[in-house]
Amino acid sequence: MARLHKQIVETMVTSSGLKMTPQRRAIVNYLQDATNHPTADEVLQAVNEAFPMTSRATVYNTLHWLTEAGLVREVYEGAMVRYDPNTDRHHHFVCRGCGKVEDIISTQSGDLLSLSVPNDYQVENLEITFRGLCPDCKT
Amino acid sequence: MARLHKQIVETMVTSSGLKMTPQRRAIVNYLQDATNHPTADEVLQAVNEAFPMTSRATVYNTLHWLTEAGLVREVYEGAMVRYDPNTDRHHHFVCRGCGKVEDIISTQSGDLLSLSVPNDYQVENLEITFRGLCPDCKT
DNA sequence: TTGATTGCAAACGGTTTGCATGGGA
DNA sequence: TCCCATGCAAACCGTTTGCAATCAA
Repeated sequence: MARLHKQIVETMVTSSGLKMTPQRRAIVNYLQDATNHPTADEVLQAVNEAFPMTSRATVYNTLHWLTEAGLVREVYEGAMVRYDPNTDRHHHFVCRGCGKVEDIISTQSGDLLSLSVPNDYQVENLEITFRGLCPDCKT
Repeated sequence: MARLHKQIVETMVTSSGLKMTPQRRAIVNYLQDATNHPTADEVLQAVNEAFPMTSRATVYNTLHWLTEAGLVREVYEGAMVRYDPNTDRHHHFVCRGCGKVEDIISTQSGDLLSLSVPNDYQVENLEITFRGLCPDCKT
């Protein structure tokens, strides 16, 4: 289990000589419960409701830092970056109807897959993107 | 086997009431032998060497049409669209050293994987992105 | 001939950057 | 106090769009 958590961030931030600001707190707060793989802009919107007047630059700064620190994962979907607070090995389903991105829990499949890659390649991780229609859009 | 081929494009274009222009020919020509998953801009550069004065808009137009026609596949890599003339089920390895995108031939894996997805989701296809270091960058 | 296609340049949308101001530690 | 972080606005970069000129069929 590796899900973004407020306390972890607080300690990691301060222990690396950085500062914990209200803006960062608000961003982490929102992100830790987010299940919708928000874009930077969605984070900005949401945070500005909870904590008005957070700038775009700050949101990007924080997201970059969180990514760097391995507390959040970037998901590239259709030439747009989304942020996922769940850094466990898991996969994504992208609905071509509504565009929603949902988590697919990884079964044992993972390790099995490395077999397809020539062994002079050093595979560090893999992501599977399923595409199709979600239950709501299927009808 | 479903690899972009000049002749196929010619017939598909004309049979759908479109026109075959020198620019389109040049783009298809370049793409059909490309193994590097070029970006739109790389296509533009390359085509302008072979056939000077092709505009950005034309490249995008053609790439969109080719994608729509299923003759080419868009690969989303790091918030940037790349184009792949190979539309067969296959996967990609992205090197974190040099950024190169290489093809990984799909083994039997495909159908097996759908199992991880709840069956009220209608999976139409899946892509696997392996990340790590290629032989050259591994040292 | 004529409608699809092109080239151009401006617009667009997400992301990045520079810099002066502000605020944690 | 001292830097780190913030807000702002302009810059950036890939992509899209509008439009008049052009050219394949």
